[in-house]
Amino acid sequence: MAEREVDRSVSQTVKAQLALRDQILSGSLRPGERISELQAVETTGASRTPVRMALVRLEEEGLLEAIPSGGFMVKAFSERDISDSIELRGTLEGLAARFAAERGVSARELEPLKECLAAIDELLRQVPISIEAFSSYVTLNARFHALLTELSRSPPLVRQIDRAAALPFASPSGFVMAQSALPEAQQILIIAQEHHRVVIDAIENREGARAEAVMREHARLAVRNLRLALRNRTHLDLLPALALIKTATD
Amino acid sequence: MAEREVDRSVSQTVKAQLALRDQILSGSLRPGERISELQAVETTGASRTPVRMALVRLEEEGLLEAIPSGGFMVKAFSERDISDSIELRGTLEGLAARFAAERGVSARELEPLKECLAAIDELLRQVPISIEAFSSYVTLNARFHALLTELSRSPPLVRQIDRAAALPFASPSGFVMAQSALPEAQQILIIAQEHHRVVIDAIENREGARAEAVMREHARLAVRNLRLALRNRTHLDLLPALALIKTATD
DNA sequence: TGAATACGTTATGTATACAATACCAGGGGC
DNA sequence: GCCCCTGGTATTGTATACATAACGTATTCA
Repeated sequence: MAEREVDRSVSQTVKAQLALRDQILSGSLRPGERISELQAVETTGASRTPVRMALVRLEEEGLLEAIPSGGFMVKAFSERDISDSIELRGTLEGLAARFAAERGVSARELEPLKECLAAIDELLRQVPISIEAFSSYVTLNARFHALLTELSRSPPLVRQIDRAAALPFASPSGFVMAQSALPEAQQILIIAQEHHRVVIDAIENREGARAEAVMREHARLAVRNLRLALRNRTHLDLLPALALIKTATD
Repeated sequence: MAEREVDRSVSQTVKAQLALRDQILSGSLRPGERISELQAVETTGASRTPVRMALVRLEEEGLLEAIPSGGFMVKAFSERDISDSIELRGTLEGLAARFAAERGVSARELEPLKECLAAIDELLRQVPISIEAFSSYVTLNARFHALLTELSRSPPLVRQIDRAAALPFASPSGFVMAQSALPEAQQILIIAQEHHRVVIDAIENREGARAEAVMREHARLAVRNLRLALRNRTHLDLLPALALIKTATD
């Protein structure tokens, strides 16, 4: 290789994976579209071997689909695929919460969760919420969910939850973003925050069933509001990932 | 390449993946052991590129772990990892059963399940059950679970369930195999069959909560008996996959 | 004698060449 | 006029060569 600039700080494989995922989620590559390796080589700057590794990883991640005759295409999701994935994640997070409650969590471990909770409370006190605060909310909410998941002390479960969140809109952040278009966004966030509060309380009091139930309800709230948000599609044009949802089916 | 024999009927990548998975599950490669690409090239007969693709896939599958400094090692599972994975699968199958019940399933779609059920009934009528019948049971049970999963009509959920079953002993077959060592094996299978019967009934009557509950109970039964089977470890020596469970921790 | 460094070996990460297959276009036959 | 067959092209699958980083070993110095 002569003139290709190589960034040696991260592996080419990782670089290609990030670049391709970005292209998919940003909508540069449309669902159903075949990904050409050669084209990916040009856009990512890596060579074919790392690109192929990245493609395999993205396929396992669920964003790509293998074409029987060879190669990969961008996977298309129905609205139901997305809502199922959210409910799926809620179910898994419910299990995580139950594990946490049943297995016991020390006050020290719960501390970061409570800090997160307090920080979100602080944000929600603003009426109406500012753009910056909303952006912070997205981060804090993702952090809360990640911490909660960790409390289960179950690596296989954590792994599965991460997987379930791979689909666009199925991650904590994606879900919040989707709802941002709704006029009732702030009320929704307040209800969600109440769920957060309840799950911590339940874990603290070792009420596994209650902890599980509230996380599932949390997901159902998300599903309901994603549906509403999708009806308001005009407000969502800022979210290119939306293009991933095929409009025809479902 | 001069003398390497190449089987062109399946892709080298798939061949390598199957061969490596087999080596891992059969215990040829021990947990924690580093997998050398060169060695894998020799044992699988594929060249480095497909071997690497297979390694990446197996890592995503959860059987391998990436070593930070490069390469892969066989993942080690604690007993709790396994039991968590079984419970995880039960939870997901519960969700699948609930989806099936809520979304409705035609009599025609339920037919294969009922046939499966009847076939298992037939097998269990033998006392004591023969080795051949037991082997048929393993197949039929796997089929039942696969069919049930499909009834959810939720591709993301099906995908996740498949993933959850990747760990040794976490698949329907693996679980049955593990229990085969227990003296109460036949009673356990009879109880499990009752669960199967109930879940079909619940789906037929569109009782989502009941369908879900029984699948979760089904998994809890599996967890309890896996624990028992692991106490009887001597009987299980015929199962090399057991070596994958690290004995020190947990 | 122990520790640290330098060197050699080995393995992985990356790039590219080669092979085979699938897709498309054009022409000929029915 | 339509379908099938054939040839070319493009793209993927596979193999291997090269570069680079990690690990082990031996030697030297304190």
